[in-house]
Amino acid sequence: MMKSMASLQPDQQPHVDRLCDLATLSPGEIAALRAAARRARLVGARREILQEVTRVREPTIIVSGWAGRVRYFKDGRRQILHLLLPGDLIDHIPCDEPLAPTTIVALTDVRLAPAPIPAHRDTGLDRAYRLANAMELGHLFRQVARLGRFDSFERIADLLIELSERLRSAGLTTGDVYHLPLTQEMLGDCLGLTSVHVNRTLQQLRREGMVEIHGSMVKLLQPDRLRSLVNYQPLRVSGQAD
Amino acid sequence: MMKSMASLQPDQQPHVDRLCDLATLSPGEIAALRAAARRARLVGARREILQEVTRVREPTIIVSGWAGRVRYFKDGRRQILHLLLPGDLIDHIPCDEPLAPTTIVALTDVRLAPAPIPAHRDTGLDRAYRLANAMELGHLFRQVARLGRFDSFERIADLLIELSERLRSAGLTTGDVYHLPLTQEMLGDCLGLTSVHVNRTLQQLRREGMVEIHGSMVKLLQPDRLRSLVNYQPLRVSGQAD
DNA sequence: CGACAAGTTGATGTTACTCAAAAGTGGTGG
DNA sequence: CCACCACTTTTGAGTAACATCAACTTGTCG
Repeated sequence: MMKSMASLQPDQQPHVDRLCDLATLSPGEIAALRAAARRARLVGARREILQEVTRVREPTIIVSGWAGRVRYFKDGRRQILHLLLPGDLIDHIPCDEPLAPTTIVALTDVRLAPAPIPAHRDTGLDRAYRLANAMELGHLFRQVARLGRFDSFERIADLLIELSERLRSAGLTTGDVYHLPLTQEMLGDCLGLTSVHVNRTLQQLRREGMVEIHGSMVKLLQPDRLRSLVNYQPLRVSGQAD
Repeated sequence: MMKSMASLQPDQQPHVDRLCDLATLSPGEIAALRAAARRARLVGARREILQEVTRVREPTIIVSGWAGRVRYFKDGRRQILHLLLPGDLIDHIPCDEPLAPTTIVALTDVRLAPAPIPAHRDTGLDRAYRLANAMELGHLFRQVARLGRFDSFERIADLLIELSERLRSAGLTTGDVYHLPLTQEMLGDCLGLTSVHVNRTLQQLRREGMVEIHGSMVKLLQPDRLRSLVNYQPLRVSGQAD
């Protein structure tokens, strides 16, 4: 236990793994991503990465840690609109105009790096970025469906699977085990539930032998049963070479 | 009452109005949009515009009618992920890869036209398209927040305001009055509620003097009160000339 | 050890769902 | 013009899911 999470992927960085999983990158692009990580700035947990008002922003990539796009309400409650994981891009979607006010907050300590600019269109990196954006949209659709039509059990099951797949893409899983650094309250803010209800529902998932949770380690015991429960459709359709 | 809705905007077409509202278009671009409308194909209500599997797709614009991006569930229920109104674009977001399986269905009769291709970057039309995409993302965020943290009353209030603003942009409102061609069941599918509960909540909105509804005509009686109730933030931040 | 955040549990209240049926609406054909 | 049909809206009664409130426990870190 001398080393923490880092030892899971000794030779690769999550954000590099993730983008390599999306497209075939050139050695130069990989080097650029690694170099960017060295210049990463650290944002502490609970701090805001992006305020509502910010206009000009630079394409940024999450090197490590989890963040969330959130919306706050009058009564102090909040909704996590969207989870941002290592390898995810922030504000890469082209838009010169001031957009909807959404804040991005670091849910854990986060390392952020400026996203390397692709040399030109249709380089591997460019394709990876565009795919990442498309997937972000897909995740948003899934989030809407979860909140709209799933009960608490299905919501959590669905999210646990989605996270497992997203983290796998970043090389952050070991089989069906991964590190989930969110409190039950954060999960609730993401899933439109109270932390109390998240707690009870997690117990139900454990009782039914679907998952094992020790501290922040999550193990999916019956991923296939979970997937069929929520009719899980992977985002990226088959037969996609690189 | 000889003419129906068309008389509201005798000289403009909704999709043209909408894109003109987003950016200053050249006369040529406006002509191209009008021409596209003449070549529009009709899709009847309840028919699918886009199937889940479809890969190659052409940027399309909604000339008239309402559509919705939907996800279906095993038990026959569905969630409308996102409403598409006249002037909205379908699949203009650049993505060569097969994406999340979502179907787009015509909620009313819909007229669809191929979206004119901008001559080059940073023409008015190009800016309008990119702004439209950014706003679509903003609407998705709002949809997530609605479903996650709003109760039925707030959900409906919030949606009614959003629709009023979106339709205004397309020239489809008269003051705070507009035509809402969705059944209560569709509203429920959009808001994660049952049609029964939508019905009761609409009555509550009427009882409290917030809205008036006759058939499919909606009138917001106290738009400011509605807005403050849900802390409504307009998508496009102020001071945006064109 | 103390303090604070996170997780857990119980009791109770409320919101929204389910099931079922009635009443209104519009379109179609006889 | 009316009868009929399908669809939508409306209403009622009972139920399930989730929230709320308030403790209490566990774990972690200084």
